[in-house]
Amino acid sequence: MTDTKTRDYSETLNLPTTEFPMRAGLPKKEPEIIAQWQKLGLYKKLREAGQGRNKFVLHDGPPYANGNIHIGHALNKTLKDMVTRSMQMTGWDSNYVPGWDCHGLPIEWKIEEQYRAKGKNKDEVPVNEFRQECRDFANHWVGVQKEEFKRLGIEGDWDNPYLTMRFESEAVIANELMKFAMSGQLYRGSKPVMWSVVEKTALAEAEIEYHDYQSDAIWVKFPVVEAGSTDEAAAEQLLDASVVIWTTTPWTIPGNRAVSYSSRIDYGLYEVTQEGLPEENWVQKGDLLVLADKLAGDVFKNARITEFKRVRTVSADELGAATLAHPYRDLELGGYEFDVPLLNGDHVTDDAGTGFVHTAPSHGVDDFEIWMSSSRELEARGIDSAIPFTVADDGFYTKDAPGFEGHQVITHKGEKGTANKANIEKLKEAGALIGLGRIKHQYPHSWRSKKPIIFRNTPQWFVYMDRNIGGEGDTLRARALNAIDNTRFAPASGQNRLRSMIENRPDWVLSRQRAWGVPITVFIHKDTSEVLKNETVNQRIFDAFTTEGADAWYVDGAKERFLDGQVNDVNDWLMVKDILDVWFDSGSTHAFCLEKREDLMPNRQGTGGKDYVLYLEGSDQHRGWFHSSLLESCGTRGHAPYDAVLTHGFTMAEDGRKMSKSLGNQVFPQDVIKQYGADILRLWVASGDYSEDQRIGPEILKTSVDSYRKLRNTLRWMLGSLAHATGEEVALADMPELEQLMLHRLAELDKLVSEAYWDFDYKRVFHHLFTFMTVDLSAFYFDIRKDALYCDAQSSVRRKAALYVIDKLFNCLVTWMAPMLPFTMEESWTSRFGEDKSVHLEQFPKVPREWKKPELAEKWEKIRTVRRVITGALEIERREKRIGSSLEAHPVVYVTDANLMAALDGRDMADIAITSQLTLSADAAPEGAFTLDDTPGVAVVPGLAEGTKCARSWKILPEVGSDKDYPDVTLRDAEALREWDAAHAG
RNA sequence: GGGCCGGUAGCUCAGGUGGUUAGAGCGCACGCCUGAUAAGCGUGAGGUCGGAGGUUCGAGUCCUCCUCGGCCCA
Repeated sequence: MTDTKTRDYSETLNLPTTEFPMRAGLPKKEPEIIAQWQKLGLYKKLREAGQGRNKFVLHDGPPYANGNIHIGHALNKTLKDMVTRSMQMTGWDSNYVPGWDCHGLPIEWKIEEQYRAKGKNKDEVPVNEFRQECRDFANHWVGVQKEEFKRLGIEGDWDNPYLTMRFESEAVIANELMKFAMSGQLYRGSKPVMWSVVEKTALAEAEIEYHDYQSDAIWVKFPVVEAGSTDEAAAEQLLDASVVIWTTTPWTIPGNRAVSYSSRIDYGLYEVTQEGLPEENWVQKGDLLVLADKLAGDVFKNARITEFKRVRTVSADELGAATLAHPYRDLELGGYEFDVPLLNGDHVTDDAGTGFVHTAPSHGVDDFEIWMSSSRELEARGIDSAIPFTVADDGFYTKDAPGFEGHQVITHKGEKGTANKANIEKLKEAGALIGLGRIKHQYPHSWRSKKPIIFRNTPQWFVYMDRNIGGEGDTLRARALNAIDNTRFAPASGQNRLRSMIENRPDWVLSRQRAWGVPITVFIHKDTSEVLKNETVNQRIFDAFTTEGADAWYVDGAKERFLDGQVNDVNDWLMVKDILDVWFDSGSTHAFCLEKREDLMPNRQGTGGKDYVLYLEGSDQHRGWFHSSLLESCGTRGHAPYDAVLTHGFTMAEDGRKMSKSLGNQVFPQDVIKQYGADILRLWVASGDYSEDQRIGPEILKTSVDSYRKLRNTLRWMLGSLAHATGEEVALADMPELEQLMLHRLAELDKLVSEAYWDFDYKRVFHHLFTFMTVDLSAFYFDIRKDALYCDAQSSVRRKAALYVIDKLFNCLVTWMAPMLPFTMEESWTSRFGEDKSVHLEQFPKVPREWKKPELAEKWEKIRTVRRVITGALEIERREKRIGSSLEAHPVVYVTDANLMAALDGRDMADIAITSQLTLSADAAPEGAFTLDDTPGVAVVPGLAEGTKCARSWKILPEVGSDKDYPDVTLRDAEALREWDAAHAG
């Protein structure tokens, strides 16, 4: 110890040391961690660990197997992963089995597209060959998406996912359908459905998009042929008049069976008074028209009539009693001689048109409903309530539209056919047309072909919403509504949303006229249309599907195979060739996934058990999967398939608008992963409010990156410090208050974290933990304790206590954050405990009750208040260049608030303020002392620390130089060196 | 067009039952440190709480209307 000045003390310090890199390199590191998990057999180990626990089943809503994943998928799967990981870590057996939706139109469409490119015709390809191509296509994308999901760090049974197209699945789906058939809930009906002529299929509402479309608008006269008024003169007058309708679908005129009006609208009888109208004008002087008062002016203007008068009011009663003729009645086309009644309907408004709505029950939902609900009245009036089939599946008129054979509404290319034109001509010929125009409006289009659809009456398979299943009042609707009441919704508004949909929805249409799906495995009698109900047949179908898939339905001889010996004459029965709506497939996932896997099969809380089933999807699924699953399960099992429904919003671009290719504001998960890593994307998910729409973009991701860096560095420092930990226990009572305070904070966070995880409120977890790490740890606790950790002697209790606490902090924080940032937390964990360990096999730590010390926290809140005044005062000194490091200062702190002073009593305030020296005084502060407005009773007079700077701890103390062995350090450092030197002697 | 949800600092979020000068973290600016160093610490500037009315002694919080965005329908 002769030349102390040259000694490098840093080797005698316990500086942080760790292999855990400051820069994460996530894009490269994460795949290595995935490989590590693979090697460890993490999924299997998780299942073993979960044995015997209650099950928390997050049942995966299957994404559709076409195309790469987008940001919405990433959000969805990440949230699911946070759910399963956090539930597994809070004592549940949380097994995640991913699934895919494989059947359906979009895939079929892709294959057809490929056919068209090759000049191949789908109708010439054997159906099972076509189905195989669809199957291959779906398989390809399942593989692609699987890898993309795994790359996001989603933990689950990737080796055994469920697919709606697996043979076992197809068998169960058909079986579920047959349950509906057997219980009498399935019926064959006829309804106007949205029909795509291009794809020759009925479409569900979810398959419809609205786009601008130019339609032909026509104003048409329906002559009054019967007037039921009690006033004879008035009736006589009305018989000379016509009711005028307006429609944007002239092609539906042959299907017209009624005209609707509303009793809430005022109508008048109008007479054209204009002289000298050219002969070819469609309206002539003396014409009598019935119109809504509000719209009469517009109608005449359109008909180029400037002079007209309102003759009188026409009452709703008068309208209801009147009968009209079809405009084609006198054309002798054959088939238009029927009476056209006037029906009172709520769907009629006087916002546009004429106040009368042309009603073709085979071409519109409102039309259909008013027609059907009026059937009794129609009968009484001697009107046939049968609904005609006027348009065939190829868009051509049928014989039910006499005079229009050969005309097509929409061509197979999705363009307008000649139907409108033909009708307009016929209307002119009949003298019924009084106006013509074009209108651009939102019109339904097919989501695949983007071509306009039509409403068309077709035979379809339905499930009753309102027919009794068991006893009186036990309808599917009632069951579903009851099930909704017994389900937990987050956010709660989802409950109302789903309920109002169930309350209002019509019967469930199950049939699709397509090839790629599970067939409606039903036989109907060729004469009576009766549905065959035969358990043996059903079992044969189920068995065949289980081993061969649903293709078995399409093999030659299938009918005989299934019916043989079970019916008198096989030829009396027809095989239904429609397929099931894919919503029925995915609505059955609970049947072929949850109930068919022993490791999932839940004994649910909702049905008396202890397991819990959660469905988690985007809010659009209120009308999708939540909805179809509920109906399917209620129809076959009487209750919902889930205990809770959790929904997330949609992901918008940075400006809050929808992402779109044309705006160039799209964010792709693949890009984020490549540039920053999956944990950055997951941090974005964890920090935002997913219950509403979220935003993502370059600036927002930068925020995530910054947060990540801060978080990672804080963990890194802990790991570095813990390199010196020996695992020695320190009793709570032996710890300095500062350590006890940190444990108290952990106890507080423990409560918050477990509550927030149960609420699926990840942003609450993240923000609290992040703020804790930043404010309480990095800027406060760690900053203060660096001195003790680095410089104290090995034997120092203060140092040991700090290490003990950091160990607890590390364990808590890393496990708490593991569900959110699985890669980084795993990296931290294995960096400490070795690669044969995994944080994901841990449980959230049990935090001892004794750690909670609210009085202590209250006291330290005061201490920190005083500390803020001190740091504020030092900042002035720094600005004035009187000090640099706070260790150069010796503030005198005047505390006249006795309450505050009491809190400071016994604390080493120099340590806490990170100054070399500090003097506390209860005296009044001298003039000019530093104060903060919001902290009365505290004033600080800064000063310089007196003495010599310690060469080891850099503190400035008068005592430096007083140790004879180590004259250039403080006494504390001298002790530490003595210990160190002794330990390293020889 | 209808139903529902939402709009708090540049970004992400807090702000029970209405009550003093609206908070936090990040980012930004400036400074300090150089033994967490492409790190750490401190200080500071940023908000007419989407807009307009209304109820109230008092509204980010309640009511109405408008506007923008989203989901679902038509």
